[in-house]
Order: sequence, then C-alpha cells, then structure tokens
Amino acid sequence: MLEKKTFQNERLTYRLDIVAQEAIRANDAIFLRETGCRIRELRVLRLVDDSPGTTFAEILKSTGLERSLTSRIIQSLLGADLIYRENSPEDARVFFLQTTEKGKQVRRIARDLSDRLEVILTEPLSADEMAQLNGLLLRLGRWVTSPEYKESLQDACAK
Amino acid sequence: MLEKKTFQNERLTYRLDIVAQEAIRANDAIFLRETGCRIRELRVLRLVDDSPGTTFAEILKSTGLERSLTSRIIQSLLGADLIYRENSPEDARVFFLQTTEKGKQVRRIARDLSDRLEVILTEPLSADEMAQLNGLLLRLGRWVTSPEYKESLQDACAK
DNA sequence: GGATACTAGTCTCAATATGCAACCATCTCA
DNA sequence: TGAGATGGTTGCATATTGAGACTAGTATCC
Repeated sequence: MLEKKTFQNERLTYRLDIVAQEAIRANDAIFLRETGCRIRELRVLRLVDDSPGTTFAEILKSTGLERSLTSRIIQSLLGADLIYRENSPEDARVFFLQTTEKGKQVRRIARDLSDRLEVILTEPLSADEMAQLNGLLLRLGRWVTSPEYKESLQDACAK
Repeated sequence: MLEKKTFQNERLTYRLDIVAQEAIRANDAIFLRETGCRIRELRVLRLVDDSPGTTFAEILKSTGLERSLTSRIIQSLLGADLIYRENSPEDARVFFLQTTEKGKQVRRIARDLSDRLEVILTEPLSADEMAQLNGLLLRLGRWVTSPEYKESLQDACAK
C-alpha cells in the first residue's frame, strides 16, 4: 500500500494515480462508515437533492455512469430510505426522485465530512497553490473528457 | 462515460478522480493493445529492467502492491516471455529476475508510447503549468502516502 | 385498432479483479 | 533437531462491472 519510492521522475498519470487512488480509497471508506454510503451514492444523492424531481435518465446523463450501475445506485439509495420516488403522471415509465428527510440529513453530514477531508488532503498546500491545482485539474478534466482528447489518442496510436 | 457537467464547484478529490480515472482508463487500454501489457505489468517490467537481478521481495517493497497480486503480475510477465528468472545460488527460495530481449523491446515501446500519451494528456497546459502541476502532485502524493495523513484522517473522524 | 418501433428502467449473467489466508519450500538460529 | 521466519504460490470467496436480454409503457402510422 505504501509507496516508498520517490516517484521523482515518474509520469504525470502515475502521480495522478497515486494521489487519486490513495485519497479516494481512504475517503470512500470513511464516508461509508460515517454515512453508510459510498462516494458515488452520495454524489447521486446530492444530484437528487439539488434538483428534486429529477429522473433516472437525467442522472444517467449528468453522471455519465452506466445504466445498470446507475440503476443499482438508485436502488440502493431507495433501499436506505434516503430518496423516494413517485410516478410521473404523464409517463408511467418515468419516476421522479426526491430526497427524504433522512436523505437531506445524510447529505449534510456528507458535506461537512467532505469539507473536513478536503482540508486534510490539502494540508501541505497553501491557498494559492490549492487554487492553482484546482484550476489546472479543472482544465485537464475538461480536456480528458472531451471528444477531442479521445480523438487525439486514436490518432497517436493509429500512426 | 462523458461528463457533461462543468464540475465547476466540485471537490478536489472529485476532479482528481475524473482526470485520473479518465486518463488512466484510456491509457491502460492503449498500452494493452500496443504492448499486450497493462500499465501495472509494465511498471514491474520497468523495475526489473532497471535493476536486473531484482527479486520478488524487492518488487513487492518498491511497488507496494499485494503479495498475491505481485506474484500474479510476475507470472504474467514470465508467461509472456518478457522476463525470465534464475534461482539464487545462495537461497533456493529466491529467484532473480531479468528482462528478456523481448522484454527490453516492449519496455522501449511502452516508454515511447508513454511519452506520446503524456504529451497528449498535457496538451492544454503550458510547460510552466505542467511543471507546477507535477510539483503539486508530487507533494500531495507524498502527503497522502504518509502515515501522518492517515493519522489526520483518523483524528478527524474520531472526534 | 393493431402493428411497429422506441424509450425508461431493471435484472441476470458472465468476466474480471482483488484480498485473504492457507500452503509449501527453504532458511536461520538456538 | 525443532521453532519460527521468509520467499513465493495458489485456492477461494467476494465485489465490481458491463453487456445485453427483458418488461412495461408510449408514440406513430396505417
């Protein structure tokens, strides 16, 4: 689990991997313990809480997760009584999602926890550096999720 | 798969996750196609190539992977004829690992590919920004793999 | 009033990944 | 010689995941 090596001369992806892996794995376990939910579930919970009445299809779209996975996450939130659903009057296939009281509460807990964890994670960085990092990651994030990026990858390998 | 949302006001961990996830997933598939190996296997291959005669135990230590996983990776590299082993004359439990010619070749291919992929990944960043990012990630990487980090997490949740 | 095609959402199944722990072989040291 | 450590492998049980079949409801078109 521990990386002894300096990874001084490593690749960006490698460093990213280390940080993401380590931070997320640790956080996920903590969230699970404190809220009973995994990070991904909390993310969907937040989505529902932010746009009450949202639907499966919308969540699918905005998270970019797989259909079956999304379905399972929603099932799990339903099962934990964090959200509930009501049928759409117009379309019986569709249901609208809302957070329960318990769901709202868990969401708050998760947010506080998330705040605290983020502070810990960024302890070695100054506010300025933190802003820099956020900006850089934001741009990289946009880039790697863009179709142009995928295209560039194709090209690089085709040749 | 695609993230439509801006993730403007998201957490650092989330951004990290997006970038790492996306970049690594994409790269891994490409490495597999071009070299027949996953990134992790290539990493071990590189270790072996860099310190010929290294052992299972050393690799275990420097990668920080699980014993069984490490064993399987080595098996797989052996099976693909990228490395070979010879028994230690001093200790019959130990074997020394070396890269085969094919292994060296694959390593070179992987390095070139890795170079190209990194260029693509960092396309939106200037050289300066790239250096910044690397520095920041390096420090974060050290931090999140340190025992102090884990300790801080414990503390934060205990209270 | 079908027939057809489409969408929303669920579920099953099979593949893969992963960690744990038992295990064998060998070595060390007393 | 025996107890315990070390090197390395393997079996097993479990979690994760995506693909695609499937149900149910809707829309369209004749």
